[in-house]
This record gives sequence, structure tokens and C-alpha cells, in this order.
Amino acid sequence: MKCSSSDIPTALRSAAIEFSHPRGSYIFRTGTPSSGVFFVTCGEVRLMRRGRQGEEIVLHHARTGEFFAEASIDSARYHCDAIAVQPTTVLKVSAHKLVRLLAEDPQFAAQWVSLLSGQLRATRMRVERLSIKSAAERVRHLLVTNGTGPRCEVQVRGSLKDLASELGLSHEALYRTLSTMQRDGQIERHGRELRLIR
Amino acid sequence: MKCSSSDIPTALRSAAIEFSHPRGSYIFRTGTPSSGVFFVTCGEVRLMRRGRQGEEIVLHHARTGEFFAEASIDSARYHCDAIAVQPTTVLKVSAHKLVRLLAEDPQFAAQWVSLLSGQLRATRMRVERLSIKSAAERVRHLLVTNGTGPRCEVQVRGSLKDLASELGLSHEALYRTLSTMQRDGQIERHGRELRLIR
DNA sequence: CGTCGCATTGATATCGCTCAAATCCGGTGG
DNA sequence: CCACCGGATTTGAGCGATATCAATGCGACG
Repeated sequence: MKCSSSDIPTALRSAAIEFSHPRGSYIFRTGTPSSGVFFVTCGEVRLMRRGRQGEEIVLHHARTGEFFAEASIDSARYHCDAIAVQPTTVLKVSAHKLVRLLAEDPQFAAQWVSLLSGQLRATRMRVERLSIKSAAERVRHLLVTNGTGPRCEVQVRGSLKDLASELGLSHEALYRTLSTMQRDGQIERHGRELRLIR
Repeated sequence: MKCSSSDIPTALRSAAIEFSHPRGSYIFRTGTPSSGVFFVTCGEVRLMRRGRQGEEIVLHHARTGEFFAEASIDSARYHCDAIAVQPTTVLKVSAHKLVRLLAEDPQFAAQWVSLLSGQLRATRMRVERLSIKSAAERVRHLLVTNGTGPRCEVQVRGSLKDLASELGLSHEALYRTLSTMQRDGQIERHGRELRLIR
């Protein structure tokens, strides 16, 4: 089980406390006084709200390496539920510590702004990716925008099933798309590494 | 033509310069040294990149009241093109002024973090919305997450065609979906106002 | 070994996209 | 004042891509 806690500013790391949550447990609930920002070091968290008829409205999926509830410093209470979809460990940073760091440590403030800006940019790219209709074009978009080097290499995090859900596809559709693209000479696949050809 | 410049911290407003761009003109180009962050006070801007075969990859649409290139303080050059899709006026804040403000004005830093957090949250919701397969469920998700009041009212910005593209649907599909939902008593429509029933 | 989850491929159904045509509406110019 | 025009809206018909259901192989892990 791969775990990571990269991309977390060191100033925050020292202020953080680690928690473990079994699959299906609540990390926080709607209406609870907001206690801070969370980093997923391992696992997966779903942020959701319940509609009037009790239907689920998913607001966000936070996966390993991502953070969530970063807006909790702006509101006194959480306005959604956070549920561990997998066995999950999170780092929690209290809101007031974050606020104090932002106010007192300009260097940290810059880091935090950087982090938010980067996430925003990445998320916007995801939006554009998801508004592409063709499955093959989505994969291509992922490689072009997230790939490194001249060949647009991408190391798939987790399983192809995870990648499929990130791309908004059924896993079957992704499998099929990848094999056709490979057969047509559009991409190369070696293990969980994807490369663009041409 | 409605124009607004709300949501812009006053500290920024004074550091900003206004520019007007006719439809189709470039606000900046890929590779250009990054000169700052932009707010759309009127119009619409498309951020795009060219793929390896010259195909267009749209990264983001910034509309009236939104900002873009907020990550330009982290990179020396723009890595996409910004094109005015409509006649557009923007406020431009230079990166170094923004950085200085962040370092020297803790109150402004907090505002900026707030702004980024809010945009990030909204964009994440859009991601979840776009990964829903059913058109009706996308509309419902929009109403529940963006609606105000007990009835989840939403004032459509611009045309229904614009809404369709925001929802990742063809405009025909959106028209049909809205009428079926209305016929089935799921929503109400009055002009460009949408409401959820029940 | 047995089980569980991922990966893969097949068959079928369905929903939304595309093309097409008609209407409506606001604005513009004569 | 009215005719005209362009864009938005609406509805129809047919098709195609992806979801869904299903079955199988495979590897890890207890």
C-alpha cells in the first residue's frame, strides 16, 4: 500500500496530526465546527452532501497526495460530509494554526498560495479534459497536459480503474481505448507507464 | 453588456491597470514572459494550448468576474495562450506587485487565499458534475451545489447554450433535458431562472 | 489452494451527439 | 413602422460511442 506525504510545506507538517480512518467512517460531518485542513497521505476520501430526498451529491474525491477542506478557514462549520472510501490516513492541520502561519510567515503564505494556484490550474485542466467527448482524446489530453519530457510520459498512480474514474470513463472503456491507441501506434505502454508517440 | 468587478480585493484594484481587447485578440501567448494576473471585468477569455498535431486544447474559460493566470507568479513564462472570445476588458496586476502585497499585507494574503480556495472548491464541484453521466443528474447537481435558498434557485448567466457548454452537453441535449425535467415536475423554469421542486 | 480484486474482452442497450429544419426574439437599417 | 438578419431556442430522426452486464484469466495474499 503506497503512501506519500509529498507537497506538504514543512511548516505545516510540523503542525499536523495524523489520523487513521477505516473504510466507511466519517472524517467530519455537515454542521460540525470546522477544525482544519486535511491531507490524504493514503487512501481516498469522498466529500458529499445529501439532497432533499437523501440522494448523494458528491462534491469532491480527494486521493492520496491531495488535500481537502482547505476552505475551512473561511467558514465556522463544515458544509459537507467527509467519508473515507478506503482505509485512509490523513494529516490534519488546525484552521487557527494555518491562519496564524499565513499571517506571521510570509514565506509560508507564498508557499500556500503556490499550492492553491497549482491545484487550481490542475483542476481546471481536469475540467477541460472531462468536457472532451472522445475517450481517446481524453487520454491524449492527459498525456499532453500531465506528461513529462518530449514523449509526454505519465506514471499511472494506482490502478487503471482509478485512472478510468479520474478520466470519467468506465474501466472497460479505458481498457479498450488504451489497447486501440496502442494498436494504432498512438501510445506506448510499459507496465504503468504511458507514452505518446509522434 | 453587463460588467462587474466584484470580488476583487480593493488592495488589488489600486495596483491594477485596465486593458481592453477586441474579440479574437491575444491577451498573452505561450512562451511570453509572464507579466501578471488578470481579472475579467467584462467579456470572456479562453486559455488554450496547441497539441502536437496542432489541435486546440482548451484549458479554461474565464468569464466576467473571474480571474486567470493566477499561477503566473510561480512561472517565468506563460504556458498557454489567452484569447478574448468576446470583446473583453481585463484588470491586470503585475506578478511582483502581487507577491509584494502577499508578503507585506497579511490581510490581503488572507483574502487572496480565500479567493483561491473558493475558486478551487467551485472547480472541484464542476469536476464532479462533469463526471456524472446522466444529463438530468448534471443539471440537478448544478442546482443543488450552486443554487440559493430552499428551492435551489439558479440564475443562468448568459444563454442556455453557454450553460450547456459549462455542463459539457450539446445545447440540444440541454434543451431536451430541461423540458423533460420540467414536464416530469422536477424543476421550474421562469425565464433564465431555474428552480428545483421537492 | 481459495479468494479477492484488477485486467481484459465480448455482446447488447442506451443516451447524447450530429445533422436538419422551424420558430422566436432582439436589434438594425431602410 | 416594418422588413430583415443573426443568434438563441426548440423539436425531430438516426447513429455511434460509451455504459452496462457478463465471463474469463491472472496475480497477490492469506
